[in-house]
Amino acid sequence: MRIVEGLPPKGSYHKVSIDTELFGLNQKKLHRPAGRFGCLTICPDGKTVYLITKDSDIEKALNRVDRARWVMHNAAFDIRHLRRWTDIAPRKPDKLVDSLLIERILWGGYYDTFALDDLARRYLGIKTEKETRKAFFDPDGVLTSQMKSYAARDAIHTWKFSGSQERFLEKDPDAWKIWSEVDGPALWAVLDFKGFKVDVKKWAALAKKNAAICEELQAKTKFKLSSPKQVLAELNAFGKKKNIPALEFLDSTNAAYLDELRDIPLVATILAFRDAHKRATTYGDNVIRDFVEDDGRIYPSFNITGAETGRMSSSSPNLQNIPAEADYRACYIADIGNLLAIADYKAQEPRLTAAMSKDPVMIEAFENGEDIHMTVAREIANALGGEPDRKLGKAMGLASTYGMSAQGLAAKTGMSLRDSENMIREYFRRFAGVYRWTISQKAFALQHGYVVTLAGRKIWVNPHSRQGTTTNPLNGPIQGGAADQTKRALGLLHKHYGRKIPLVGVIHDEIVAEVKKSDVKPFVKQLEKCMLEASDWLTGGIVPGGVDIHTGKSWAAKG
DNA sequence: GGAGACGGCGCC
DNA sequence: AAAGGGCGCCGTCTCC
Repeated sequence: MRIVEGLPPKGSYHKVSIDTELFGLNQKKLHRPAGRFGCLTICPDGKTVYLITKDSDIEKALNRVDRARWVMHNAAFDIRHLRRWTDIAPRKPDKLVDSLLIERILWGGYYDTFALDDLARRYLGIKTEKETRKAFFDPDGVLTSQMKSYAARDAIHTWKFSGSQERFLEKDPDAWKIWSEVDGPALWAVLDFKGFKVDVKKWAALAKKNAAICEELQAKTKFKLSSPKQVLAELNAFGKKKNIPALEFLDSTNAAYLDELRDIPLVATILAFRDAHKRATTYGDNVIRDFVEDDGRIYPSFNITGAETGRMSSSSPNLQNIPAEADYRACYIADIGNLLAIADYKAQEPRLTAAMSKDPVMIEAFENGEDIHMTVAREIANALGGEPDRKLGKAMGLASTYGMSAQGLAAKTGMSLRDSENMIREYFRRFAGVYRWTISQKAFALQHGYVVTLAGRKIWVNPHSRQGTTTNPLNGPIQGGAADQTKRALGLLHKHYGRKIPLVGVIHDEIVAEVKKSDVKPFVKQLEKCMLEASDWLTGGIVPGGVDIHTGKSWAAKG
């Protein structure tokens, strides 16, 4: 390893790895541009590293290698931070490769660690020390020679293992397709997301209300209500004393079990506390304190591939699990003069079930514009009698593609086991194509050890586990295909709007934008176009896409 | 005092 | 025997 302090010399570079270090980043907000520039390392050959320590040299250094393929491990991090010092325009898929995202495309479900050090170990057989990284968290730190070699080492490793990744990519054209048409474009889109405006007062009031409930309930209780262990012990003891076997022999206190016992005041107290506690903590003042920035907005970190299936995830804060109640959604708002546009794919996963299985009954239902859950409910009611129940239809449809057992469906719906078995049998009789698809998926998974989405994303499954052979082969490609679709839509929208893309959030099948009132009409039209285009791109048009868009002052707006 | 496992629960 | 898939975050508890 040769470290050269200064710019890479002028010349023509084929591929460079790039890594950025910053001082004094907040552990909870690594994705936010903050802290003090540490260094930029650029490696063009796996041997030499050019080390830039002055932020005024960043732009010049990147310009020198502009025509090369850039490799970054977690490019979102580097680009977000480097953009403080120089504009980095979106690059073509072959001009920016994120070795982290590529690794997830290649090995999602097979490995579960994807850090730079993990790849160095897997591909290069090198075990690395991580202690030096901590020194960068010191806001007043100075760049020691040890820290320089640490940074340089990361750049070298990235350059080297990206070569190994390239060989896998050459053997697997679908993986490159996913990068170049789905994950790569989505990455650039997410990098340009705007913050989501929060009604801080409203949020704080909810937090306060729930904190008060917690305090009140805890005050009249002798044991710690927030301790599952103590709660279980108390319920067991109470059950023994009062001769209530359901409590005496309870072995879990989760809501699914306690719900049936909520007539007992003690149980009701526990459930009420849990509800308020969740809201007072996960959705409490801490969200404001830790994440609302000076402009009154939160900037969640959207992970392009958070899940094995290819789904995105969100953190710091997680925008994807905000309570769906209007009270909470109403705290997420548009600024004065703006409106939110809230778009979601209608029945995204069921449509993909239809597209993958090619079940003619299901496809026809979508072609006729039917409400699929109602269709399922009606088919079942026709066979088994009774009135069509949409909720039941939805549960049944989800259950079938999640590989739920009859016991599971019975528990979920409150049906008897026998009714539940009948219903599943009848469902698969009516949707025989779906049934055949479930069989073939399981066989494929057993044979290959993976399954694929319609777009070609590979999801490895564990052939030695129940989950890997029964449920993942069904759920994986549907959930993953849905993710492909949404991410593709983000990419298409970004292609149209570029850096000015007005998005503030994405929640699996839902895209939220904040738009000037005067721009709403054309924007909504464009959004719908991109989402439907992504849908056809994925399914080849076998099933019509469906998108719902409505606008309003807050996220609670109803269509 | 920090790390990690675990129970629990919010969302799609 | 069998209680659906995918996440992230909270508090508690244990371990080092």
